[in-house]
Amino acid sequence: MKLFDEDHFIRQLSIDCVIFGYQELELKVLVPKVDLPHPVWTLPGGFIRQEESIDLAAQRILEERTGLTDIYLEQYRVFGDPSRINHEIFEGFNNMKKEWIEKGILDESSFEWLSKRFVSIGYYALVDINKVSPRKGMLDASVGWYNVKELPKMIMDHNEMITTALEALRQNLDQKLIGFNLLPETFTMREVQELYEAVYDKPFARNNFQKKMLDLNVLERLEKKFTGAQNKAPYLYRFRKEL
Amino acid sequence: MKLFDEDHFIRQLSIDCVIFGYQELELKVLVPKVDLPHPVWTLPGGFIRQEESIDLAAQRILEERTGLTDIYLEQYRVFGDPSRINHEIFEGFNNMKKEWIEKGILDESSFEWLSKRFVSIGYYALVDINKVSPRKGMLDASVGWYNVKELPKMIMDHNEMITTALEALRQNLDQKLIGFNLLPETFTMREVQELYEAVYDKPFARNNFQKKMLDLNVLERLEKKFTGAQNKAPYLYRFRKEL
DNA sequence: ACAAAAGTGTTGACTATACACCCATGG
DNA sequence: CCATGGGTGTATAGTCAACACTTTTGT
Repeated sequence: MKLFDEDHFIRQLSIDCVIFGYQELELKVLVPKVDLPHPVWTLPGGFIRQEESIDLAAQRILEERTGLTDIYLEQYRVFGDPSRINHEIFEGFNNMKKEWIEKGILDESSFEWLSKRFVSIGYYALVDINKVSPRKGMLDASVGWYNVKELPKMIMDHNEMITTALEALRQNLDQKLIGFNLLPETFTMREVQELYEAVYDKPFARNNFQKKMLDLNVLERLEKKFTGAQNKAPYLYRFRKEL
Repeated sequence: MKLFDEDHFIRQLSIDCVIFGYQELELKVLVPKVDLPHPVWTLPGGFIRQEESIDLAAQRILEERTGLTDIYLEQYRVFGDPSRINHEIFEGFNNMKKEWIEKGILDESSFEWLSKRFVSIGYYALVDINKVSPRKGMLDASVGWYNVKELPKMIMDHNEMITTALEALRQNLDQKLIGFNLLPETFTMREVQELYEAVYDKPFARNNFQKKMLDLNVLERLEKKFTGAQNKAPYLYRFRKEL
């Protein structure tokens, strides 16, 4: 089974996705683990088909790992240091080579393909963890969600890639919110605020936050949401369709 | 003479530089022209050596075309549509093939190399035109500075690449000014303002502009500049070394 | 009546922008 | 002393964060 070859993919160019998830007030990142057999953590990544746009390639990679389609992705930076050859991984590959080839996961030429120096285009997405069914990539032993503040030591520059992605995410989050599929169809103002607090890792003043969000003119106020709690019922909102 | 091969360069990945120049109150872009033999206009571009970082590759390409070193460059976006195969250019190449091979400018394998679909990393720089001695690339018939508002129709998506670069340049120009080598060692406030007006293509209020610039705390006021004009002599400024 | 949390209002600091004024320079 | 352009000051509107207050809900 010939997995990678330049008839179908672009050589030495990869896409790595920082998939941010939001659940239980925490901002998390989807991180697969590969056993070589010692564990190494990487970003979900992939290659670009010859006839495929880089944006669609990123979409495809995201779908392969999350099952989600039509997710808003943003290209945020290219990482192109010549030291981006994964010695650590590749030495591990050699350990696993026999097993993987026997299992038909990889072939000889794939090893050659993977041994090169790679330029990687960084993309990030923000998803609602509850809607995701994480799937392992070919080589992955497992996939997990990690709090962005408690990440494992990852291969190469992948930790830096996440840091940079988070900085990019924080810029103009207001404009991106609508595109991201991370809030339910309807939601309360508090839920939006908690999301912001997870992303920026700092508290916001409740009243000022409300004013700011409403001034953006993208929210539509619906009926109240009665939870049974002994307090004033919050309004539900949704993003306005027409604009 | 084998110019491109994957032992030395990464295949299907290129860098294109939008070199903004500033002269006589106008924002201009350095645009080479290739004769195929009919004229086509492109961005100055090049490829990435196997052992070279993408940032250094961009620096090298910039130096090849301008003779300038140590110029601040910024990676602003990757262009990766699969339609980025330059049919127009490549058909032209076929016209010129015989001549170029005879002249030793290109060889057979270079044509094959150039015929692929390319993903291109966009960089931009801002330079002082007076310090630049534009140089032609191998294939170029000439190189010229074009007012950013009066650009020729360029190949592929190169016009869009310039538009996007200009948008990126306009974001936080304040922070970038120091890095850009486009102002002389010392300059007047008016000169800075004229530069801003060229970049943003709109006028700024003189007094408010001065206040804003001084509040940035990056300028050092020097002696006055006596021009012989019958008006108050403006102060000279320079960027503060220590910070 | 009360606690909890939602919604609204008010203030003061800061920023941006428009307008006004004064100053230096050389003819 | 005057035209020209440079430097500075002030008033006003708009923005943003902190504080205070009122309202709704179910027990």
